[in-house]
Amino acid sequence: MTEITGTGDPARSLSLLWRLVEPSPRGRGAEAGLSVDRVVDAAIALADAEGLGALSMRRLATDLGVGAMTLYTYVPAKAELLDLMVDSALGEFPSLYAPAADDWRARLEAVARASWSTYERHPWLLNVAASGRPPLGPGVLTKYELGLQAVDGTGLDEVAMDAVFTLIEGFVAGTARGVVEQVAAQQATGITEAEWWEATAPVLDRVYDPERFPTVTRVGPVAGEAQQAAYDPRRAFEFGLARLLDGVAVLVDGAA
Amino acid sequence: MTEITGTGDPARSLSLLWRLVEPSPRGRGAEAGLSVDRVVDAAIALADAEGLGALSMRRLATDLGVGAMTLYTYVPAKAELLDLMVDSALGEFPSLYAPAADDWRARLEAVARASWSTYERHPWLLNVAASGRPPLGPGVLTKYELGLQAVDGTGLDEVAMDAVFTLIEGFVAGTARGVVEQVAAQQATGITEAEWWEATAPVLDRVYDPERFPTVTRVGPVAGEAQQAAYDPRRAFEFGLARLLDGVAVLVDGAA
DNA sequence: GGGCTAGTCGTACAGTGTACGACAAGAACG
DNA sequence: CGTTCTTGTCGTACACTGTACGACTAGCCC
Repeated sequence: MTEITGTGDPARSLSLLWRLVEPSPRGRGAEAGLSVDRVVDAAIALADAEGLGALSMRRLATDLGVGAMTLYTYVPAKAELLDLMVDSALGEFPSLYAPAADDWRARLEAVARASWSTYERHPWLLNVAASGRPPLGPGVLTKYELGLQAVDGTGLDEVAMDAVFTLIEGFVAGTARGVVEQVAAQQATGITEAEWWEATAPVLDRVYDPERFPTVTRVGPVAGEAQQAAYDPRRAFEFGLARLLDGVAVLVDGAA
Repeated sequence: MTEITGTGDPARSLSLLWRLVEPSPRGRGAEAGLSVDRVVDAAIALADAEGLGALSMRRLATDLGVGAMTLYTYVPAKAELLDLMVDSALGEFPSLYAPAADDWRARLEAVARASWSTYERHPWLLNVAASGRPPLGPGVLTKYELGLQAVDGTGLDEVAMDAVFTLIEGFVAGTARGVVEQVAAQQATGITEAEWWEATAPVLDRVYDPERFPTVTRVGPVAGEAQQAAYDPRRAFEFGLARLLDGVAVLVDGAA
C-alpha cells in the first residue's frame, strides 16, 4: 500500500513542515493537549508498531482519545500528515550518522548505513511515495545536506555530487524495501519464507524444465543455498554498496 | 498504493501461473468467452490505461461484461490475479532484450534497458510488492534466465552472478519508480512539476537558512537547473547505470 | 450575562475485497 | 423425454476507507 504525499497546496504544506503557524486550541482538544506535533508523533508510533496499513484517521483519532474529524483541525488531510511524518522520521538521520572525516568513501558508506538504519526504524517510510516532490522540511533538507557534504571535496562538480547522493540513496531504499516486503509477505500470509519454499518447491519441480532455464538451473540452487532464501536483502545491501562505491571511485579518480 | 501478491496457497498459485488446470466454463461465462488468460489480459489492459488504483474487481468485471463475483471462478483472489499479471507482463522482457553477444558489459546494459522498457510499458509493476516471494511463473523465470546469461562467462561464481543481476534489477526498478511517482504526483495534484516548484520556492525562501544548509545552497540550484526539476529519473538512470557497470567491472577484473 | 469564535465530532457518501447462498444452465442417466 | 447432479454466475451484505458538511458547545471578550 503506497500512499501519496502532498496533494494539497504546497505553500500550506511548507508552512506546516516548518511549523510557521501553530493553532492554539481552546476547546476539548486542549484537554487532550493536542498539537500538530502530538498528532504526528502518534501517527509515527502507530505506523512503527502496526504498519502504514493500520494508520487510518479513525484509528489515529482513537489512539489520541478524540473524534476522527478533530484531526483535521491540525492537519489539512492525510497526505499532509504523511509529509509531516516523513520529514519527522528523516530527522533522526543525523543522530544515526557518524562519519569519518577524511575519507569520502567512508563518509558515503556511513551515509548509506545511517539511511538503512532509518528505514529499519521506520519501514513505512518506503511505502510513502515522495521521491518526485519530497516534503522540503528541516528533516529532509538536513539529510540532503549531510549527504552532499559526504561527497564534497572529491573534485566532482555540483551536478555529479547530487547524482551520486541520489544514486546511493535510491540504492539503500531499494534494498531496504526488500526487507519490508519480506516482513509484509510473512505477515500477510502467516507463512515463513522456509514454509513458502517448502510448499513451492515440489510443485515447481513438476513444471520446471531444466533445458529451458539452463543458467537458472545452475545458479539458482547455489545462490539460494548461500543466502538461505530466495532473496537476502542484507547480503544484497553489502554486495551492492561495495560495487556502487567502486563505481563512484572510478568517477572520482577520473575527475581528480 | 502497493498491493501484495501471493497470499494464498503457493501450490495453487503455481498451478495457475503455469496453467496446469484450466476450467472449461459452461454457464453464462462461456458466452463471454472467459478464461484465466482473458481475465489477466483485461486486468493488464486496465492497469496500463488507468493505473493500479483503477483495478478493482467490480471494475474489471464490468469491463469483461460479467458480475464481480464471476471473476472468482477463474482466480482465487485479487492477490493471485496480481501474481498472474506480473508474470505475464514480465513475459514481454525477452522481446525487448537485444543483447550484443560478446561483451558482458553490453549485455548487462541491454538487460537494464529492456527492464526499464518493461516498467515503462507497465508502470503498475512497480506498485506490486513481489520481491520477497516472486511469482515463479514462466515470465519471471525467463527474465531471470536471460539476466543470468548476461553475466555468465565473466569468471564470477554463481553467488556473485545472482548478486549482480539482483543489483542491476533493483537499481532499474528504483529509478523507474521515480518516473511512476512523478506521474502519480501530477495526476493526484493536477499540478505540474514546474507549477509545484513555483508555488514552493517563495515560501521556502522565507524559512530557508543558507548557513544551516551551506552545501545544499551551493549544489541544489545547480543540480535543479541541470535537470530542470527536483529530480530527473532518466538522468539518474543513465548516470547510475554507468557507475554500477564500472563497479561490476572492478569485480570482474579482480576475479579474472 | 450575552455574543462570538473556533475547536469538536456525528453522520453520510462512494468506494474496497470477498464470504455466503440462491439461482440457473448444461450434462448425464433412466 | 424427465429427472438429478454439477458447475458457473452473481445479488447481497459486512466491515472498512478518507473526508465534506453542518450542528454543537466550550471558552473568551465586552
